[in-house]
Amino acid sequence: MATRSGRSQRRTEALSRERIVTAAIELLDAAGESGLTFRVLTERLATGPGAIYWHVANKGELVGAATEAVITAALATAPADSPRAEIRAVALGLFEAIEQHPWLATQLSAQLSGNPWGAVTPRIFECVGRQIRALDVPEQDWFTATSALVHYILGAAGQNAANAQVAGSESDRAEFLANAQAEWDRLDPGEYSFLRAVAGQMREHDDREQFLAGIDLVLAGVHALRPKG
Amino acid sequence: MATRSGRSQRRTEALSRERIVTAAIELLDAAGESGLTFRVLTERLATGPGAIYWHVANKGELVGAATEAVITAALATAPADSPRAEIRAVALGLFEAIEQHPWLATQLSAQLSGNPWGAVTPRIFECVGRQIRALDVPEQDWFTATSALVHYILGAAGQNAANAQVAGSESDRAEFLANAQAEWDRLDPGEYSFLRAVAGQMREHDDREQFLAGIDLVLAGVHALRPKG
DNA sequence: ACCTGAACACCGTTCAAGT
DNA sequence: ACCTGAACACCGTTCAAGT
Repeated sequence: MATRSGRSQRRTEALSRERIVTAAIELLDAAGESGLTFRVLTERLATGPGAIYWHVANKGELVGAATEAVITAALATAPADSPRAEIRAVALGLFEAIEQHPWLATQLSAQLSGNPWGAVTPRIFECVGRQIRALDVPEQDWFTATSALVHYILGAAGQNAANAQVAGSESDRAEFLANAQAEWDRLDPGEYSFLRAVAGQMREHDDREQFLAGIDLVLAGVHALRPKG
Repeated sequence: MATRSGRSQRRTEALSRERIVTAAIELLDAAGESGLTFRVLTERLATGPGAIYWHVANKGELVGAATEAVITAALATAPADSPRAEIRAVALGLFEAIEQHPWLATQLSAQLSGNPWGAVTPRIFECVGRQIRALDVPEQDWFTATSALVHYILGAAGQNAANAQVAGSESDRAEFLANAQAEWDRLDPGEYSFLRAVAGQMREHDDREQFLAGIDLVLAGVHALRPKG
């Protein structure tokens, strides 16, 4: 009657780095960074740990490869007809990738902070930077402008993902927002007067619009750098 | 002849949450997040794990408390005479805190992304947001402006800390920069034309100046939001 | 070349027992 | 109330052995 194990059936296909990475992404999506374990990975792929270590150096490299796979797909957006539109498209692509794979937020910021395993962040920098160059920003400001944009994109997208993650369904979301607001309202009004003032407006805005408004703000700053005339 | 243990001598002072957090910060500074272990913490404080768990719920809370202690000190800057100067002071305070305690970068971004243990990020938001409010930005833009600034500050400071960390001494720094540049130069010129173009200028700039230039860029964007006239 | 699976060193956490 | 320290469940990683 009872089959031996629910998850791992046939094991017909051979193991490969790609299959391992795919399984790793599924586990990360399902339960976050702590949900990716060599035991459960091993079980789902119906092998032993040694088999995985044959294809992958260690856990860090595995998570790095997972990050790279997801981000590479996200960066492959259709070319738009202006640098500004292109930046918005890339930003939204990353926003949605992080929304669907919240573990990316921590991972990307760790990679920006020098984590050695795999580096997609140069690719993100390059991708955004090209569009900055396409606007006529003075060359000396390229790095400043690009890094302001990239940090905003990754940070804001990560923060959004955290909310979306807790939120879940629509009714969950309403409840979550109500709770969050209640918690903010409980803050000492004198010590947190700004947060309290801003809490209401946060609730009404659409996440995506809010996010893009930030992009526009940074782009307005970039625009101000352009040579006058 | 031989004393029992090199590190932990007298053990005269009683254990306390504060002493535990202080020791935790030292370990984090010395060897990063993975360097903080209940075994070595236990050894340095000359106790058992149970004693620590009496004062602290778990490792997450401990790291959260360490973060809070350091950030609280960093946010206590002398009041400046303009919102803009105040923002720059707060930003530089955080920049330096993260430079001296690189583990903060990952920790803060994790807290922004909804990590439950301790939350200093509302304090940072409040601190920056108050100055945004003091500039005459339309109220509907407060959140956007503040989050653009905060994400830039935390992201850029974290990235700087990563470099500073590897760099170490001055000669190390020169070697590190040379290596980094060599690695960038090795990138495919077609695929990474922007990164290559920007590599040179990155090397010349002072880290702090570079960082503040980004703050100014975002502030220029904020300025563009102000009511015309 | 690719995979197996037992074994190793280490981790955070618990808890009965002491003072 | 505060601390001790053995024990537990679990983790990433290794490696001799198989095919």
